[in-house]
Amino acid sequence: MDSEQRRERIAELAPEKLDEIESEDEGDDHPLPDLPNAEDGEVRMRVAPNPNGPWHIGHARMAAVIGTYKDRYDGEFICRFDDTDPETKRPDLDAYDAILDAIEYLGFEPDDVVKASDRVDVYYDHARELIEQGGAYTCSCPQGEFSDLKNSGEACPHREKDTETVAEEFEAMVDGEYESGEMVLRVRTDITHKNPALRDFVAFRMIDTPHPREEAAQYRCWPMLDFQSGVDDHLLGITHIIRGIDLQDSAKRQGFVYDYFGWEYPEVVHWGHVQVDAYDVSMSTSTIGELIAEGELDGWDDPRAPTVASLRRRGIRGEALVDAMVELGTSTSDVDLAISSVYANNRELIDDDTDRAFFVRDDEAFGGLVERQVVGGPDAGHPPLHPDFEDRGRRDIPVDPGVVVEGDDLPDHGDRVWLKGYGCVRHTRDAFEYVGDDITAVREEGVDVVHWAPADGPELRLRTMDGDVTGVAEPGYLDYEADDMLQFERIGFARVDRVDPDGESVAYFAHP
RNA sequence: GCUCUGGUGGUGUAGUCCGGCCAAUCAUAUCACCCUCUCACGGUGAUGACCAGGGUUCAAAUCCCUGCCGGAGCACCA
Repeated sequence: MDSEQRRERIAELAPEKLDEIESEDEGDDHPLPDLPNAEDGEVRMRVAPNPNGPWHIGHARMAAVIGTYKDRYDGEFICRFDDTDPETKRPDLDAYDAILDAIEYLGFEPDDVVKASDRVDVYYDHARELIEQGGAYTCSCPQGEFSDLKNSGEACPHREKDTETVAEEFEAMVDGEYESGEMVLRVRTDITHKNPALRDFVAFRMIDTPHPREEAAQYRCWPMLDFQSGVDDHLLGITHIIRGIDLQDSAKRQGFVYDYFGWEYPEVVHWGHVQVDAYDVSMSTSTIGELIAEGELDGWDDPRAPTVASLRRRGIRGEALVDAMVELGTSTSDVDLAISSVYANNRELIDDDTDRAFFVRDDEAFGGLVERQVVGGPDAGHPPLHPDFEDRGRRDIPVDPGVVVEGDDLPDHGDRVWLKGYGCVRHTRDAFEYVGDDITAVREEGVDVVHWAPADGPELRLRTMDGDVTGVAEPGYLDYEADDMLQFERIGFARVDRVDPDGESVAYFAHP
């Protein structure tokens, strides 16, 4: 009885058990834990990036996990740009689209895209309502003074202002009548709350710098994350929130606002930070941005940058990254993502479809480039495009006007080496003398098999995380197009980036 | 300092709520062998973990206590 038959049989005998059994089965192949109180078709989540730069790998975790939950629960997710800080974490106008591209690359599509900077009036309205209820007050304490009072659990004098005054002063904030730092609107929580992080927090502050988006450039009074995000999560119908542990107290702060409005707080899961091994560069948008500005990195997709764009340019599929991220789960402890697991996923995805090719590196690390004439053999070698799929055909690599190999692969004088896909040659003083194509030389006599290229093959630059390597590729490289993947035999997988028959072509190294 | 919150092999994860089927799952990693005209793929095998100490119990990764170590918040950043 196969599983289908078994299913039918159960449906006949005990239809009420079928659901139960199936839900158990399902539980087994979900790498992510169940969401609390989640029902199919009624889950709505959001990814809420600040568009102050393109995404690094850590950001991809949010989209990966939320997108996976969306598929699993047949739910929805929206992308909400929390771009309410025109100054300290100033939005980058290019990042909005870059982030949406990254989400698409990961294989997901938001059901809706909103920008907080389009919704400032909505936040004002809710602030007015909050003030009306006595849930907020305007405060002109200097930051440090308030901090001291708060830490000792004491209210500041502004806390007892009457509602009318607060309302007036808030309108003055909205109208931009204060300078940056002069006035804020605080939410009245519990000034003696045992957790100092929850005591009267700022909901709105003044910012002199205009927002980079033209549509929002007129605002000077901006909401803080705790207010904006809290209000939006409710208004946008979010049922489940996933975010970093740094925002753990945020949920509690927002809880006060929700209580004033009589709203129910969404389910929330907090997870730890992700680090990715294999990178020297700190994974923060601002650090990467600085390195680019200083010229240390070529751009957001430099192979050394720990960004989504970089992985993409290296030919790593979004799916490989998503799977690795999902396997990390949602635990509250910090996790290290081993990049090797992303590579393993990607290899699995692309190996069968990826053609093989030769690339001979001209680098001291591999003994430099050595050129030799081949005498006495066929005109060309014909290795298969893929060893497991002979029917895809063979490559045609001429040995004229000579071949290049990596110095480390050059045998001693008088010794033999097997030019892969061509045959066995003996290294004489200044040439490779063809010996034959009897494979027993390799199988039984220990002759090494090496990759090679015609001396006049296309120049290729391979960009890797450890820097660039130039060298010579086999002529067939010129037949590929940008975005094609190749496996350089004995080197690893790479993405074709630029094909230039007359100058230098470029490929990006993906992984071994 | 105050307040949260965690600790399963190199990495991640399952198991922890409801103690026994856990001498601990799966993946990745590493090593070895096999396969091989690639250092890829595939096959076989091996390596490797319950933070520590007490307690409860016939039985503890799981419950309790203490300790140790880590992460986060206490911003007019998100």
